[in-house]
Amino acid sequence: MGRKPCCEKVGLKKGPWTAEEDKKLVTFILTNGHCCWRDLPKLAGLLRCGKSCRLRWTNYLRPDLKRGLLSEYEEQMVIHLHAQLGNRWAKIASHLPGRTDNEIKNHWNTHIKKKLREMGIDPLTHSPLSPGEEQTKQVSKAGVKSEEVGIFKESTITEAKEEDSTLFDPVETVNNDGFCIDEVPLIEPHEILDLVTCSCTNSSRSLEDLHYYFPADFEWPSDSATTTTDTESNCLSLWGIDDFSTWDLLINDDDHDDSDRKLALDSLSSPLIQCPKTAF
DNA sequence: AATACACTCAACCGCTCTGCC
DNA sequence: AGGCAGAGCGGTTGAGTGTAT
Repeated sequence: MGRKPCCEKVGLKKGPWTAEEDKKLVTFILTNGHCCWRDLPKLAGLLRCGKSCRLRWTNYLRPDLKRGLLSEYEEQMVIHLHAQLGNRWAKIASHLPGRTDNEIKNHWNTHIKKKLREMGIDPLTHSPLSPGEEQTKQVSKAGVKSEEVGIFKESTITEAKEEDSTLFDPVETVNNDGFCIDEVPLIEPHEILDLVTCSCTNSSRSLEDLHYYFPADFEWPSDSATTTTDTESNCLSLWGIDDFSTWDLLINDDDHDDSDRKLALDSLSSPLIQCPKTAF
């Protein structure tokens, strides 16, 4: 007989999502949450299976997702965590706020794997490639050294640990530098922001609902350097994504010093999202 | 400019896990 | 304990895009 399909597939749409479908899904989830993925498509008026909706939401539409390539630091984290956890992408993703398992898996397969091989490291075992394999490896055009891609030399190939508390904590590590971009919700695209803004202005939304959109441990910045307050519209503005990309570069680039960082801080301007202050 | 090839990543498939009855 | 349903996960695919010839 075989397994019963996860949903009735007849008449269901497959393939790339349209903007209209995205809007329907986001609107529905922001309004109702996602109690049951199986029933969601019908309720939201989508001709998709629940699984497809869940994937689209978690991998692309979730407001707390980061965009763009993984930073050098995030790449280091992935390599380190992969050495400990193996291909447990969801586990690895849980250590990188705003990144999805799918995104990390793709990045691993398309970038990191290649990079490691070019450095003579077996991406599967994280140990040096055997002499035979070494001969076939390509020399990196960029002349990348293992130190430069952040290989954790102390890493050993161990069985996946059950307790994540033993793993190296990304947030704690970054906090040593006094700044962590992972704490900041970067929300994109603007269509989603509009919907969030609409939801915020809807009087039926509660503070508890708003917490849904941001990491549980996210703390709203309080000083004027991290937020701007628009008294006219009574809105709280957060930094834009470009501001943080700039910061990320400055922090990871030895060519920049503290004065450059201060300059960048002073130039922060573009608001990423705006929510009514009264909502908080 | 046209074509072939390489690369990326969103999305799908099928399996496993988890919780409920 | 066993069966079932729903959710989650990891492997894989293929369309779209970029680059080389």
